[in-house]
Amino acid sequence: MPRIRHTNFDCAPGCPVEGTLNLIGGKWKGMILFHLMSGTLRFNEIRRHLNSVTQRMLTNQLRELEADGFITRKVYAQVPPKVEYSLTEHGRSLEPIISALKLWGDTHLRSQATKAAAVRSQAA
Amino acid sequence: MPRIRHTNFDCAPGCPVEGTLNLIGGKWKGMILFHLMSGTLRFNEIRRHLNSVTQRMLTNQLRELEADGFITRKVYAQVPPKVEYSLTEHGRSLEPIISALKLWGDTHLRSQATKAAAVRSQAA
DNA sequence: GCATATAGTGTCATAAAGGATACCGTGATG
DNA sequence: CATCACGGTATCCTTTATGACACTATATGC
Repeated sequence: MPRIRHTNFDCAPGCPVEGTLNLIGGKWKGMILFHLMSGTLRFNEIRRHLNSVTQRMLTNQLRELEADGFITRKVYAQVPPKVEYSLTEHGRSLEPIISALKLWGDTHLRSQATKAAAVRSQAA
Repeated sequence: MPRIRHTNFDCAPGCPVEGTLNLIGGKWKGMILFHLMSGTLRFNEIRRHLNSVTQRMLTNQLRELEADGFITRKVYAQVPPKVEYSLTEHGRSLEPIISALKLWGDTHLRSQATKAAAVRSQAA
């Protein structure tokens, strides 16, 4: 397996890297997409996954993801309301990115972020 | 246009995604990393790659990347100054992410027309 | 003597992102 | 009758990421 030569890293026209980052770079978007990778979720289910998001922010981020064609919003004519969010095909196409982000985070953030947690679990 | 403040590190499974996004989510960081994947670059070389970045912003982003251990800064005792930036091992470990971002961008936002088409085909 | 290139730094301004808080409508529950 | 759950809106307000612009030092070439 030859080491990949990155000779074709040209980022000239409208930069794909930057453009993609712009779409998923909202404060909660990565996490929302990540959780939706596992399947359809209701508004408050997502909200509970994202510990400290406000309603306004969550609505905001979901609307942007919807506008970008990544997720669909299905409203049930019920009271109390029921709204389900799920990924579109377009949204699922982000899976490699989300996976790469998660893998990297698991590998490289674990050490510093869970140092305290590790110590605690050691003590236990 | 401020970008993101990913400060929430206490959510269980999605946390790595957000944490990673936090590190590479600066306005120019993705592109800087992308260009450095091809090899060492001087300050003004990076600047020329990033069409409209200001000196202050570029310095700022480079310092943050350096502080996060992604790049190294090598100053030559010359006049006029010569400063070279290159990826560390830690920085190179982001390669799968950057590649995934570029691949997705190339595929899905090559032009606004294709993006609109993708969204429309989702609706169908 | 003067402009030029390089890699910055400092100050100030601003638009946008994100947060806090309050309110809405209604069916079921107590 | 009062309250809660759900999925939001509507207004504020604060934070901060980014931009514009000016300034620096000095070896080198003209």
